[in-house]
Amino acid sequence: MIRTRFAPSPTGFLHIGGARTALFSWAYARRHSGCFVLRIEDTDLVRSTPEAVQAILDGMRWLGLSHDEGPFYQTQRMPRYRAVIEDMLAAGSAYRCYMTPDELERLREEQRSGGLKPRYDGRWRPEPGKTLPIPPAGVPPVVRFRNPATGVVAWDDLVKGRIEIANSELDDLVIARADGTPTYNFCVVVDDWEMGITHVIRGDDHVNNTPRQINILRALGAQVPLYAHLSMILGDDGQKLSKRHGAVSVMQYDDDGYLPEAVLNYLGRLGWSHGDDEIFSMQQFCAWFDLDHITPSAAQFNSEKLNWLNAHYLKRADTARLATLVQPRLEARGVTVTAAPSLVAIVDLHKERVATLNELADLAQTFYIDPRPKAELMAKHLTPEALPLLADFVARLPDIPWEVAAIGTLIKECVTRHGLKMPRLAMPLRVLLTGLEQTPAVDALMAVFPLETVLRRLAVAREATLPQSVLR
RNA sequence: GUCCCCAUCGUCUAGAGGCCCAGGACACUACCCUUUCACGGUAGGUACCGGGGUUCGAAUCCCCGUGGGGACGCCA
Repeated sequence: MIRTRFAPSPTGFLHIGGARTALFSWAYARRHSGCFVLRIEDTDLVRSTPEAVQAILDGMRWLGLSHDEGPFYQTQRMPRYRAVIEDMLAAGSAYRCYMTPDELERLREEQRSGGLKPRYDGRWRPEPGKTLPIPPAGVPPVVRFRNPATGVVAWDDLVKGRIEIANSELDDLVIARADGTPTYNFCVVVDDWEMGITHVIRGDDHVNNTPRQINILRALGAQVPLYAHLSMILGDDGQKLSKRHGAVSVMQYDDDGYLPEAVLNYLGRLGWSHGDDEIFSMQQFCAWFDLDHITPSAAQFNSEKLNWLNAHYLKRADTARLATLVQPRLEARGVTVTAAPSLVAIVDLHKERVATLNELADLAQTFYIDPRPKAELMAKHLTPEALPLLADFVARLPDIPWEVAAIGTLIKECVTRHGLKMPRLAMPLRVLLTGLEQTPAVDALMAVFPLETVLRRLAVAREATLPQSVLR
């Protein structure tokens, strides 16, 4: 049985790169009817926060990436880690090191200035025939893993292919801090082992940890899982993603009006491909997803393509659902959504024209708050020629059935009677009703409003006669 | 500095020696549709980092260079 895991550290929100890692791990488990485990790596007591844990859980839920097991918290598994460390100490695969952080820093400084790779020099590492220093009083020791000194560690990365690292490149890493708490590389190993993880799908930045983890796994006599290292996601500008690049948090995309299915689809296609397929549901994604088609190179995030996908999903989304998503956005702006112009009808009229829910809210807003058309737009469209036509139209409005077809017919009749072209009437109507020059078809637009709202908004035209006459 | 990874249109990518003087998508341009603007439809331009090999034949394999990235923590 295939078992994958997503193991974020709760030091911040769920960012877009983490979300993709989670998506791939989740999909891989789904694809193979396996198990997807969520594990919170909170061993850094200083930087981990409950708020961050919540933020990650919220992000996962918004995306719909549900886990089958967990969430497990590493802080709750401390006794287990300590027991394994004791075993390793007893077995000789780990040892106590009394070097202080200051001493270490000095050593690293020397090495760096000498052009060497900074690393622990093994002064407390037991060797046959070697006399160890006397442990200094008052220095709490750390525990280090006794890494093999020779040979190479190699694994066939499921994304990058075979990777080999010489053990001589690896130093003896700390697995327990001076205060006794275990460190990341150690907890990961124990957890992946005991949780039976078969496929470790994670970010590129862990490639360098992998040989160390494999060595510990071997020292423990554990089965080594398969690894798949995903390349990083770069910002829109090709730079590494950071707070400066705007929407790095997944929830930011929610705030910005993106649908989770669009973000998921976008992320699924970023660094992975299934031929020329661009648009796919999560169901299809789970059926298709494999590790063979993951690109080993870094990918640049492209907001425009995300916008395109979001527009696509908006077009197809259920109108009632979109209305429930738009309503809180309007209320957050202080717009009272009333029954009269139906939000569902408004959304239905506009969902094919926007890229985000926020744009939809922008447009919907004008239906609840009377616009104040700009003077230049009034002057441009409420021409002396258009005004009598408009007046004629308005006068007849109360006499027709209030529906799209009837309104459309009336528009055509009036235009024809005055010997003018359609836009002569359509444009003034748009401007007066919404303050905008670009709107859906005016007949459909008008039908969404109650008649009295239409009459009220069109009445503004009378004021336009004043500046118009002044101009002449 | 040392080690590791990466390299096809502006961007995401297809491509696992001949199907490729390189295909799709976003973006861009033009045209069509049209009650404006979108949507939609049609058409178009733009790419195999450089140099050596291997081979009858290389975007695909190998080497070197160059450029990018990652790591070198008692962070994860």
